[in-house]
Amino acid sequence: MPKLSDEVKAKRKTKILDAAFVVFSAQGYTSTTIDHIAFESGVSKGGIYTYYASKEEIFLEIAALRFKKRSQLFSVIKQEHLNQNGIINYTHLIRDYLKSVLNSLSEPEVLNTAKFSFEFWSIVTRDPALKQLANARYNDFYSDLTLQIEEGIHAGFFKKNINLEAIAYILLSTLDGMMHTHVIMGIPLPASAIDHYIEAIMAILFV
Amino acid sequence: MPKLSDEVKAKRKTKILDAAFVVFSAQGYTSTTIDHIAFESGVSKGGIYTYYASKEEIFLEIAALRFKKRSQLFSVIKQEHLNQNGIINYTHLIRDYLKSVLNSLSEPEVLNTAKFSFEFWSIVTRDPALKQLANARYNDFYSDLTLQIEEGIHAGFFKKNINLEAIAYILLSTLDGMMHTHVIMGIPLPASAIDHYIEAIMAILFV
Amino acid sequence: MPKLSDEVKAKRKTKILDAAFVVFSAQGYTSTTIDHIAFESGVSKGGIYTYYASKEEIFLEIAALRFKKRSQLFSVIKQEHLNQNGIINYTHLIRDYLKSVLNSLSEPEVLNTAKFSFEFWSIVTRDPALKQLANARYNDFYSDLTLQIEEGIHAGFFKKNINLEAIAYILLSTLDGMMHTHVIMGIPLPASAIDHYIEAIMAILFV
Amino acid sequence: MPKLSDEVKAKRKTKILDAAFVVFSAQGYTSTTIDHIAFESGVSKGGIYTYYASKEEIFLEIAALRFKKRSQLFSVIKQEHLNQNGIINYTHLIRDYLKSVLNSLSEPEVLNTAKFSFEFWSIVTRDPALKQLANARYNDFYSDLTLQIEEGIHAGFFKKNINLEAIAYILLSTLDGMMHTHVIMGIPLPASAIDHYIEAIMAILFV
DNA sequence: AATGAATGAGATTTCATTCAT
DNA sequence: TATGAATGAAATCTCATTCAT
Repeated sequence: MPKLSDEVKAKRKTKILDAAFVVFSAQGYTSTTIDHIAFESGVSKGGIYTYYASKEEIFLEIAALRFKKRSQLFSVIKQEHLNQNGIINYTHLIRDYLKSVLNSLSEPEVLNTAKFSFEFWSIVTRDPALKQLANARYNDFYSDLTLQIEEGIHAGFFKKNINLEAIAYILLSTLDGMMHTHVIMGIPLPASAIDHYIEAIMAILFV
Repeated sequence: MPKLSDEVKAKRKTKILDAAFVVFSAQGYTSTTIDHIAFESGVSKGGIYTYYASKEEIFLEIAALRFKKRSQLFSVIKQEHLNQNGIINYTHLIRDYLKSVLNSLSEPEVLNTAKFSFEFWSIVTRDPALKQLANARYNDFYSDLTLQIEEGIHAGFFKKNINLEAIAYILLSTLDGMMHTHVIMGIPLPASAIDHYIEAIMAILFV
Repeated sequence: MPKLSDEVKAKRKTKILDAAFVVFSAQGYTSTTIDHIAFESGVSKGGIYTYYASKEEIFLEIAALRFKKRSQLFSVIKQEHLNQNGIINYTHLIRDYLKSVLNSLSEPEVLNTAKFSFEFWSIVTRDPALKQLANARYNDFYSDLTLQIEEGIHAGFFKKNINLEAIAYILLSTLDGMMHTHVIMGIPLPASAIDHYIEAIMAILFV
Repeated sequence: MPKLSDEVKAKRKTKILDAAFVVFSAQGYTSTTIDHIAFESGVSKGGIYTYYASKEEIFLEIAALRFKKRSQLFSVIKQEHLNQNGIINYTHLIRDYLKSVLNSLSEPEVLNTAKFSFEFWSIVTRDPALKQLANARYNDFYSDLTLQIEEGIHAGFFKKNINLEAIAYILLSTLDGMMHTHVIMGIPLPASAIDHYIEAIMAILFV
């Protein structure tokens, strides 16, 4: 076959990635074989290797994509707020972000993402080189959030003497914990818990 | 050979389990081989199969033990409170429990336990039968906590119109999240985050 | 597309063959992939199969070419002798042939040829059909040499009661051995060894 | 099974090595699979890996063994000469060595050894690290031979002004060449060639 | 009961060859 | 014809489990 256009190539890579994401989420990294990915994607085993050098590379590429998506979610919500009324209500912004994440947990796509992410960190934790890379990316997200909270303080939404590092840590880690309990441990998240949780987080920002 | 006494048997099982816990925590379930466990425990490879039917069984038995330990931690702290002054201050109880868990995160034993637990849930999440079992055990812990909070309400420590299910869910899941971020993602937990976090949790119980 | 002229076709075949020779010599038959040949020749992978049916066929075609070249070397030297003085001094002829072969061993082209040839025989030795073919070709060279020696005897250069078969065998096989030790085993051929060797060979022809 | 004695282990290793030698000789290194070795040896695939870390290690171990055997052949013949009459006739010694090697070429064991050796060098020639190792071993043999010739000179058997390096090089390389032509190229070695060859070699030592 | 050697299913990856464009 | 993407057979090596001693 003649040389494929970059666009077509990108499409194939996406096809493989999507299929891999599905099986990784469903069965986990270790239990997933290249055959599974090949079958799910409809691409032959050898074809997989035309686009990716190894199973690990596929896994890492998916992780990179998910990172980006999660980072973008915040910006997306912020943009929506801006579009609606020109100025940003940071209280609403944080609230909406938390709500959005927690309410979407039953969507299959989000569920899979969460499963994938927790497994990603499990694996990454054993590999110092990977860990450094992953942490660097996470820190970008982390510091972006810190920045937003800082803006919220300046704009007069949150109390002044707040420990930025602490609040960012709490916000992200407890949010992850809610997801973990629901998605991985499989314990259904009560609707009331979402509300109480959000109020507790907001309390830290105000009181 | 003569039949081994139950005591000797139990000791051997413990020896195997302890060794397995160490290597599972350090390398993860998949990367751990029976040879590793055999080497670490000093028991021969064949000998391990005299006591456990499979690698999975060992993993599950460790998980069961860790469950029990975590459940007991709450009782232990409660007992200490009782011993000190005959009656229980539920506010202090919860506070101490959270503090105890979060402050001990740098201890190797706790760190290993956390690593192990998160991996346990990752694996369990793929296997419906296991998941049911694991959830049943978790629910014991969960409802025990609910019970304590209820007692706290009756004793007048917490506000009346509290949603027990929600608060228990939040308490355990966010605590897990703090552990996950620190232990698995490897992002150091700031001391100030511990304080803010505890206050936020307590706020839910009071306000 | 329009039919390619035979000339263009031949050029392409040569291009592929030259490239293949380079990579076969450098890395060996097994380690050489069609991709290597494609890259080195600048012809696409599919294009190679337009001209050759298989990797093996390429290898064999190169071998055939090298055979011819080696056979021709003798004729070439003989022709030079003829051109110089009309008649042939067979003593000088043999001597020059041996010298020429051994002295050229450090030239990259010769070195590569030698590497290629020894690998060729290694492979051929496992395949009876190929072996027969290869031997037939080798025998042509062999009997040509025998003929030259016979001519040398008739012309009065060598002793009469010589065993033609034996001397041809010795001459070619020991020459190969010298090449093998130098090129394949990588043990440098001392200049003095060349002289001693040639004298020893000539001694067989005279004494 | 309980721990095997070193003796039993050595036997198993030998069993595997012998089988591997047979298949390597018959089909060549590349075409030989671990399955072939497993089948030929009667040891399971996994069992092979209990004793050897890789296919390459097996190949190298065989090579080491063959090296040793070839080196010893010279000593063995020398010892026989000593045993027969107390002193050594170096002329006979060299002659017997050459005869012994060339006459044994039709024995299957020797034939296989030769096939194996030539392939060994083919492979080794691509790997600098291996090559260094192999050459070091070969040089031991080489310098041992040089020593013997030197002794022969001192004992008055060979001419004084001989170039030791040259003669050793010629002797070994041409001998290899005779083997190569017969064993690998498959051209039968005429009996008369053996005699002529030996005389030519001896001539270098005398004249 | 304990040992550790033996087994063999299964996983990743390579690459000669085919074939759609 | 030429291209290079796609295919899938095959090869090496791992390791949970079995079993002879």
